[in-house]
Amino acid sequence: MSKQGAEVVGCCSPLARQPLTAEQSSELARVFKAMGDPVRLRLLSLIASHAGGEACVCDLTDVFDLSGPTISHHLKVLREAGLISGERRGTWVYYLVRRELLATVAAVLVPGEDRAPADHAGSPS
Amino acid sequence: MSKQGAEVVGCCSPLARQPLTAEQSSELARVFKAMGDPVRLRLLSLIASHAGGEACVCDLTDVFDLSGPTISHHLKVLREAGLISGERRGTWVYYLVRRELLATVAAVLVPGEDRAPADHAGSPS
DNA sequence: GATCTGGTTCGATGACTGTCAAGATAGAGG
DNA sequence: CCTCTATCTTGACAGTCATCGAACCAGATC
Repeated sequence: MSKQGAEVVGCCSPLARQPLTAEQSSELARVFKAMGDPVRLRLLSLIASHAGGEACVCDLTDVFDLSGPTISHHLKVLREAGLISGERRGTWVYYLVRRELLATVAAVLVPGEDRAPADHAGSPS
Repeated sequence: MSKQGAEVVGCCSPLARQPLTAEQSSELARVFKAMGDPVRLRLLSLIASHAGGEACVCDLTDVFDLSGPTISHHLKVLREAGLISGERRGTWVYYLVRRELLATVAAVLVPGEDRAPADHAGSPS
């Protein structure tokens, strides 16, 4: 409940502005790969849209036709990508979505104006 | 040079608003999975940031330490995800980024208020 | 401590994916 | 038609991934 994989927040400017370096694309790809699975994407949306902005694993497991270990595995992937963070409270473990990473990723996709805390470390070539 | 896989444009509301259905997450995951590879992400950024908004394969191949077939494969994946579209002009094939899909995807990630240039097809579902 | 319940880790397995070499296809120019 | 260049397709192989059952850990409650 501690490992925070990629730290991509504020990593790069929008795709259309300038090409990504090999390193930037590797970091970003890790995040996209984590989101590149239907189950994980749905988990993400379930957590994000859950009351209070957080959900316990027990809320998530029932939604799918998958075993507990599998759900746990997907949550771990999301966690290591930095997309969610988990916290144990008593018997249950609660997960919440790390919004700032989503915002950063979104800012990379579109020629962001407002929202983007995008690029320091902008390598002005 | 015609297959346009996913048509996700205007498919769903932001993650934090309401959970994705199984079908929505499958469609979206296809797009994210396509972006979940460093090479493809870099290809995407190279095309997007190239002069004129398009790039021919010959411009892309030299950047990587990969064989032609491999680049071609990655371009196909991006194409089938709907992220790029290609057009043959004489001897060369030019690719360009389908911006509206990027905008849609970005709109799913953040609680779109101001942002959303996700023009037509607003799916108020 | 014993036990129950909620979650995670481990190990195995079948499916998918990135990569390349070799062959095929499409225009251009002889 | 033949050849040359740019690109794509095919087939094969190694590595990665999603999934499960079994075993394990953490609190709570007896």
